[in-house]
Amino acid sequence: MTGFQTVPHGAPGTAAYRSRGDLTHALIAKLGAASDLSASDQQAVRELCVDIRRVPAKKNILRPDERPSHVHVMLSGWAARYVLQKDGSRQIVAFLIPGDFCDLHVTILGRMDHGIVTLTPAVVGYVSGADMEELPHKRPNLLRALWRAGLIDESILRAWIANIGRRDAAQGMAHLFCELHTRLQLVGLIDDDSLPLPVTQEDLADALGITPVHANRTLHKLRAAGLIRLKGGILEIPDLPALKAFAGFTLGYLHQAQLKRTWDR
Amino acid sequence: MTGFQTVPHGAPGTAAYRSRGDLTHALIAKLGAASDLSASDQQAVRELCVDIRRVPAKKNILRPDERPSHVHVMLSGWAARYVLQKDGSRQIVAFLIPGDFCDLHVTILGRMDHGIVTLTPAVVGYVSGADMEELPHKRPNLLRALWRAGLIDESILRAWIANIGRRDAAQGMAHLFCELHTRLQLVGLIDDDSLPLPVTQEDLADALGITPVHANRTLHKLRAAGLIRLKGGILEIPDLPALKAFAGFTLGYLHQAQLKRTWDR
DNA sequence: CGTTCCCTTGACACCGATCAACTCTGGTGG
DNA sequence: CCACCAGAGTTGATCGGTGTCAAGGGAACG
Repeated sequence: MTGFQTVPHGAPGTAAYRSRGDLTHALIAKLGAASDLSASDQQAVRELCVDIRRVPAKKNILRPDERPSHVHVMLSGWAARYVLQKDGSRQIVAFLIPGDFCDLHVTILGRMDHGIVTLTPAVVGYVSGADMEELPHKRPNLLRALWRAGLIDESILRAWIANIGRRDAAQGMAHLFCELHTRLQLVGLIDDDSLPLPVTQEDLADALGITPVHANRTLHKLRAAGLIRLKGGILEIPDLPALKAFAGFTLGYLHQAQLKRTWDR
Repeated sequence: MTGFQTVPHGAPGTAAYRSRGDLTHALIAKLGAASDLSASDQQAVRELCVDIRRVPAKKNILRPDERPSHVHVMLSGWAARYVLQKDGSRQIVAFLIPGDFCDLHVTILGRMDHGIVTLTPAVVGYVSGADMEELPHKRPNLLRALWRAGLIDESILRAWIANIGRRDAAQGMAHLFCELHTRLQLVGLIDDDSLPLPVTQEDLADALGITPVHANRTLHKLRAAGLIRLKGGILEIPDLPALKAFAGFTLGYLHQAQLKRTWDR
């Protein structure tokens, strides 16, 4: 926690972090995906963060067993939720992208039973636990939206299990790419058939329950099959329907029947 | 749903189903595990079920894509939460035991993204969606307890992923047994180092992401190692600490720091 | 310009899948 | 009481996907 750089509220340097409103863009898009949020609800979301900090890549945002005093939300950058085994092996159980909460559960359970580590430089919002506790009473719409977001995360976990348990490495990797594509699209971070993939092959391996060596070979196999192109951290999907068919991907589990674009371009 | 036998409120035949109070025993033990429930809270839980039905073994309680009109809760028997792939393979993502909710999420998400099937004959409680919606407002204690139960289920999902992704079949199976032992103990269904295991080897295989043949061999391996004994659907654990050590099991993820026995014997 | 990640590639071993046959058990009906 | 049957468990032989170990290459960074 110490050493994280606090972001001045006004305006950091790069265009990507232009203003505080920009930073909550993904969060509002995600929460508003199911039901519309009133302007005042949206404003409440924007004012949620008592603090905003930059975190370098490969730093723990939350360690296993920690008892956080705040709720953390990803505002930019990627992170991974991981479980550490006693033998030192790591299993990534979720990728976190802007708009995702790190520890929505912690107001109830108190203690982290896993860790969260940044994969890229990130900007993290801090929400006070007290605000989080009372928000639902003041804004029932937001209670539903937050609950809904948590339940979709749970649904993603179930799909993740099926991914590891019942698909081979190539299908599993393809499925993961389809999921990331859909989620990034939902929060308005991409709008075509390519996506940023700022993770190492070791991260991919830990997410799929395979070894880094095999992740490399699987990646090559998908490339050779013409299902993906990957260079410079950008993943291109030449034929999205083909990739989805290969992976057995359906978006039912993401519960986006009512998906609509709450952002404008 | 049709064809399920409604249980008369008074008193079915067997000792196990003696009264309606008995049936909610596990549920109340589970919800009260973290924070005490007042007598009136407990009474509210008991009166939650508008209907109680018996379901034979191997019947779907909820099918994928279904839009249930009620919330379902296990009162006796075992069930499995499963994801079906397009190629027909099945991945079990959770075992449900008495006290577990089948579809707590459905008031928010509406549609099932997976199925639930009984593994044994079971008794299922039906809670009206409307009651479920308004319960939190009337009984904040119960809101917390229900939310907590859901979050622990989510935590179990993460451990399940690590189980499949980063443990070999024998360790994974051992870990599953440790989890089931702990959960059954929590709801007061066992009190020594043996537990009922009313599932087929195929069920075990689908839970661990392996084949039935390999599940069989893994079971034999654990038996040969002296870690378990299994006969007649009863699993005996001669040396629980040894099994936990072998599996790498810790109960942190079940969030039972405050575990206390709410039942009496 | 050297260090440090990260990616890549090869050879080989092993865990678990697949296919197939057989046994055991409990239930059903003659 | 016995014959039959279906579902579950058991076992062997063989195959393939992944893991493991090891070495080298390439790009970013101080």
